[in-house]
Amino acid sequence: VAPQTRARVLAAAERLGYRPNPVARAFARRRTHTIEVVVPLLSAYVYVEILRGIEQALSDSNYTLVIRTIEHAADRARTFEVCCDPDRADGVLIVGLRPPDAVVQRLGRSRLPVVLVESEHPDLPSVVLDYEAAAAAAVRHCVALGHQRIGLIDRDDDPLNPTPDSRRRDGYRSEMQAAGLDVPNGYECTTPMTPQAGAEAVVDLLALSDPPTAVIVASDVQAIGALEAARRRGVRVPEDLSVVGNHDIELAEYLGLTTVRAPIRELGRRGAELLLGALDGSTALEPRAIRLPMQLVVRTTCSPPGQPSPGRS
Amino acid sequence: VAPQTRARVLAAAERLGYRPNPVARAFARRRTHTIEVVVPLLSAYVYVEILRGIEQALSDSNYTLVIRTIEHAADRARTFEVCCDPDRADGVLIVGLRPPDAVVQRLGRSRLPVVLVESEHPDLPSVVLDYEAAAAAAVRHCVALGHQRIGLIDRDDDPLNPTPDSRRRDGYRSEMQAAGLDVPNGYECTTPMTPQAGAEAVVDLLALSDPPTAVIVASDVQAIGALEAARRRGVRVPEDLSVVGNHDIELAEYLGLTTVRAPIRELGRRGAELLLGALDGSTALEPRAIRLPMQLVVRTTCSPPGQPSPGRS
DNA sequence: TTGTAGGCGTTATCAG
DNA sequence: CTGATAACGCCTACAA
Repeated sequence: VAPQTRARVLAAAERLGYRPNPVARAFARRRTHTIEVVVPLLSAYVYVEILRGIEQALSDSNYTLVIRTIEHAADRARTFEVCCDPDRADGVLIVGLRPPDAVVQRLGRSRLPVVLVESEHPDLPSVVLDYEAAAAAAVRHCVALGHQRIGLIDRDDDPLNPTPDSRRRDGYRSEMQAAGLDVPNGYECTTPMTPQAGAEAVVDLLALSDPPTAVIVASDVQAIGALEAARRRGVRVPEDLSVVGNHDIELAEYLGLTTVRAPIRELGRRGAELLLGALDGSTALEPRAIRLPMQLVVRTTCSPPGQPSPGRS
Repeated sequence: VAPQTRARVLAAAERLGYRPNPVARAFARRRTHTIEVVVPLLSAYVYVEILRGIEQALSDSNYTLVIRTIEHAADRARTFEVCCDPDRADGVLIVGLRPPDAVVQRLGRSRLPVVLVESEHPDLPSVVLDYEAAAAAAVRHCVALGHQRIGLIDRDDDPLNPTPDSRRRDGYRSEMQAAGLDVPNGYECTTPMTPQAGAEAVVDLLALSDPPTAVIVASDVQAIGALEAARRRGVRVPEDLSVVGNHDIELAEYLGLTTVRAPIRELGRRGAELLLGALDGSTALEPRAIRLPMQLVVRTTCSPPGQPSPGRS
């Protein structure tokens, strides 16, 4: 086209306020320029951060984000049906949820690109955190400080995700074993991801006849509750009890919580990048899990054990 | 249609796995069954909760949620252009952002229904929190306890939202005046919405020659920092300093923070309901602000002032 | 009640 | 390289 004509047309379009109809466009091209994200309820810090990572990766890509949250287990089937429709989206990101096998099969047939984030399936590509390594690193840190009695406050399995998640416990156990340490009865427990639950759990642990001197906690949220509960009972942290959290939420730095940092936003970003790569054809999706490493952040809630408590007046 | 035939067809459709193409459908009907939500970055607790409210209201409505976040001020114009395209969405929810006038005008012409949530514009319907009343209620509470020197830690204006938001300060000032109380120099300050900033602000307030005995804080997040900073400096809460937060986040209950509860999720829900009403034609949108009331939640961070500190060894 | 012929706005294809 | 034309899949309206 002659550049002059081109300019004239563009100017006219601008003047008349012409805007191509995105729906008609999607219809004709058979591409919606849309990515569907399925996520368990938006309330949890982790999922919000993952979304933010996804959003970042997509921000200069012209893809539109459709969000579907699964609040109740009953929504699961219907939501997956809807969002994994290749007519609807160009790609799908499934966050923190393991899609039913039926969906996975249909997905495979339709060649709709899918990436799992913070969940796994043998036939699908995924990006996950290495909770096993994280728990192991936390144990290792305590062991290095000289602890021998180390407890674990794990999180309950996610009711929305039927896959039992024992990675943290596996890491804890194998590292304990590697250090030649015992895991007495009652040293492992699981609670919901709330400060209250963390508080109760630590109280239970401290009530054991031979209580732990250090405790690995599955989340900072639970750990914060544990910290507060210990303080209320006159158990000093870290002198009497060392605590290691997980995630490194904003408050963790503020409270001086030693924790294992989870690159959560990165998780979302990597998932989205994988999907984008598949969409522009630059990289093929492979059905395997990418495990992002976590890193111990040493602050002030851990110290060597066994300094006899000086007693309180 | 004969019910028998109907059943046969439905069965056949089911068997063949027929699924109407949603894009073609939207194209033909000229309705996308989509609601666009524009929101400042997803990181803030408030916006996430609002989204959750929106999601709840929409959950049994068959509308699909498209989310656009505005991370940088530069995205503003472009994002508003895109999402306020009547071909793209059936309705728009604008959260925490005041749309530029040009957009408002185009919106009016296109008759695309829009509701503002947690922001206002004279020509658009909106749902907002009554921060003015909240600040007033907080002051009233402190006054009732006998405080005379009451400070305000406000939040900085949102850089993404050019409209200066002085509602809290207005409520504070008018209530102070109504109680016949002075607002000395330095009693009002604004900080970012982080615990660190809240901590610094309270330190500044306490360093005044005639420091306040009570402080109204614009958010629980800031208040938590203030609490911690006070404690670190040996200022007891509530004996030496009363603190009132705002929002009532989860942690607030846990920490015993007296605060003014903001029905944030309700905010999103109401906004979405308004929009849904307009979409199904049951209620017309009126360009006025609905102010949701906030409620004082009395816990343990406020007490009468002036009990002389017993001194510390 | 059933069948059929446009039309929606864009893109892609294929002659000219 | 330009310009006309047939899809795209569904919906509505009208005719049989």
